[in-house]
Amino acid sequence: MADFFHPDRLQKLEELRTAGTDAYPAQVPYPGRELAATLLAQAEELQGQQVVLCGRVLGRRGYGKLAFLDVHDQSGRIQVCLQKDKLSEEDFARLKQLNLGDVIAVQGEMSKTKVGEDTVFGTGWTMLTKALENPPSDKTQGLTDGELRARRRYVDLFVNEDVRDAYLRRGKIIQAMREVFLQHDYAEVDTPVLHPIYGGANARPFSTHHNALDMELFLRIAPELYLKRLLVGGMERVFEFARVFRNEGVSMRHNPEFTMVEFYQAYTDVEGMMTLTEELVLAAAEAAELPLEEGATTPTRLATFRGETFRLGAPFERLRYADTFREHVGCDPQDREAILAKLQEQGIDAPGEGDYNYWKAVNALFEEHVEPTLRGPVFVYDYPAAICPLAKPLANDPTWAGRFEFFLGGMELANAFSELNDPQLQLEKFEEQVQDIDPEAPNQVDMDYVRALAYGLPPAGGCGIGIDRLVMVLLGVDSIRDVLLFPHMRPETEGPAQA
RNA sequence: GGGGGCAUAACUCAGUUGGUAGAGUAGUUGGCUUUUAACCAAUAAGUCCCAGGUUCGAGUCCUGGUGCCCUCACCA
Repeated sequence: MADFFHPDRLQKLEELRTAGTDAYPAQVPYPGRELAATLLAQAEELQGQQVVLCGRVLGRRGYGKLAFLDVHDQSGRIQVCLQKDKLSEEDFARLKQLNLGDVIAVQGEMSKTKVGEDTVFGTGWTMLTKALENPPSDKTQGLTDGELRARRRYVDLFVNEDVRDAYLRRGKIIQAMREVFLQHDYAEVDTPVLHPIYGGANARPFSTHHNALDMELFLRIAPELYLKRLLVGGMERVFEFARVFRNEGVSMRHNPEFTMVEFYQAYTDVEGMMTLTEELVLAAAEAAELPLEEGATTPTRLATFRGETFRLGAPFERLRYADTFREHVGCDPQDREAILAKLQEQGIDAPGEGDYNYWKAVNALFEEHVEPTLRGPVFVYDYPAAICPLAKPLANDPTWAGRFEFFLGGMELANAFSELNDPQLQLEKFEEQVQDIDPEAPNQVDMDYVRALAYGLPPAGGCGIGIDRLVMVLLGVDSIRDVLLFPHMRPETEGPAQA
C-alpha cells in the first residue's frame, strides 16, 4: 500500500534512529538562516563568514572524503561542500544516510571552490526531514509527464523552477490588479460562496446540501448579484477576487473552479469599466514583466501566446457589436430575413418565438463567425439587449445594451455592463430566463435581488475578468491546467485491483 | 458525449515480422578531498494500465474498461 516508503530509505531512517538521530526534528539546530539567493548575491561580503542554510538536496557529486551537494530553497540553489576534515566524525559518517530529496540544515563558511563557484563549506549539517520517496532522478529530463506533474504538483514545484516562477508571477499579477483597485478607492470584499439561488451568469452549478438546515445550496457561479447588493447598501466601489464553480466540461480553457475578479462602481457605466479594465490589464502586463515594445509612442507590452504576439498598449481597439457582425457575417443583425437565411444556410435550427430566441440565434452566428477573428486586445461593445439580462438597455436604442466583452489571445477575458437597475425590467428579464428551457439558465428568480433593486441601485458599471485566462495570455501558458496549482483531475486509479 | 493518440523500472525512454524484459538517471555496495549530468567497478529493481480473447507462445494482434493528452460538441 504505502509503496512510496522506499525500502532503501526506510533502511537509512532506521540507521539514523539507531544512531540516536531524530530524522524529523522540530527545530533547526543552528541559529539564523540565510536564503541561497542571498548568500550568492552577497557572496563577496560574506567570504569567510559563518552562515546557515536550509533546503532540499537535489544534487550530489563526489564522494569519498568530500561531497558536493546542490541545496535548493525557495530562493534558488547553492552548492554546499562537505569535507571530512571540516566535519565532526559523526556528521561525516551521517552522509551515508543522506539521499537526494532529503531536507537538511548546513552550518558553514562562505567561500569559493577552485573553479570559483560560491559555495558553503560545511562545518556541520543535520537531517531536517528524511524523504522516503525518491525525487525524479533523470538529470536531463526531470519530471516531464504532464499528468504526473499536475497530480504531484508538490514534486513538480521543487523540481521545475519555471513552474514555481509562473505561480509566483500569477500572484504578482493579482497583486498589481489589487493595487489598481485600491488606488481608485475600491474596497475589497468577500461575499458568500454558498448560494441558495444561483445567478449572475449562465452556467450549471454544483449543488450541495446543508445538513442542519436541510436545504439545497449551490456553489456560486458568479458573485455578481451579491456585489451589486453592496452598491445598494452604499458601498460605491467594491471588488472581489472570487473563486467560482461551474459544472461544465474540462478543457484547456476550462476548469470546474476558477478565479475571476468582479468589480462594481456606482455613478459610472460600461464606458468607465472599459477604461478601468484597460488600466488593469496593462498593470497586469507590467507585473508579468512583459517586454516593452521599442519605439512605441505609448508604453506597449508584448505578450506571446500560442505563437501569436499581442500588443498591449492603451487604448485598446473598440468594435461595435453590430458593425463587426455586419463585417464578418455579411448582414445586419437586425435584418430578420437575412439572419434567418444565414441560419438556414449554416444548418442552425430556426429560433423559437420572441426576441430572446431571435437574438440568441444572432449571437450564435456572432460566436461562430466573429469571435474566432477577435485576436485582441479588443473591446466589443453594445450587445443585443435581449441576451443581456443584467445589462441596461441603451437610452437611444433599447435593442442594444450597455455591455462589452474583452477579447485577448482568442479568448473572452472580460465581460462588463452598465448595470441594469430598473427593478421592474430586471424582474421581467429574470422571469423570461426562468421560462427558458435552456438547462444553463437560472431556475428561479432571485426575488431578494429584485427587492434590493427596488430600494434603489445607483447607476453603475460592473465588470468581471477571468484571472486564469488573463494569466495564461500574459505568461504564454497554453493550458489553464498550468496556471492552476492543482487543476481538476479524476481520482488516481488504485494500483493493483483488489480481489 | 463523438473522433484520434498515448500508457513498459522510482524518473526519462527503447523494445524489429508475435518467441524468456532493455538503457540512461536515481537506488544499493565498494573506491575516490574541488565536483558541476562528477568518475570507476559491482548489484538489485517490472502485475509491460486493468479484464478478457486469438495463439504452441502476447509488451507487441483483437474486444471491453480505466486514466491522461489532442480535437469537436458543450461552455457568454
